[in-house]
Amino acid sequence: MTPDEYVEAVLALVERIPPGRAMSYGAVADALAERSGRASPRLVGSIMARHGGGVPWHRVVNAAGRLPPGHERKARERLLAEGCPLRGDRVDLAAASWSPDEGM
DNA sequence: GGGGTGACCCAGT
DNA sequence: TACTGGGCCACCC
Repeated sequence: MTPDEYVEAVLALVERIPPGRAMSYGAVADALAERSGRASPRLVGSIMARHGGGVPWHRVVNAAGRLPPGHERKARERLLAEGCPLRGDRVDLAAASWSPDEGM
């Protein structure tokens, strides 16, 4: 799997995240690890930072439920509009957590 | 090729 | 709850 394909896989998975749900970078990396073989939360983070435009990036947060730096306000509004469980300025991953298996 | 950096994660304090 | 240290891997200078 080439880095380019890995990027595509990450974006494709993020697109699959249903409204009102969310995934952590680590969860995305872990889910893709089975297909790509290599996975690092930091890779997913950098990929989202560079190629995140065009996908619901606000549904991807870090393990603590923190929103992406510089877009916290925007992400919170969008998540709120989708009915995603929020706890203050953080996503309640306990309730919003989603895995690819659920969506198929 | 070497070194620093980052939309991260986990465990310990 | 917040901060620190170690590990991680691709990207940029």
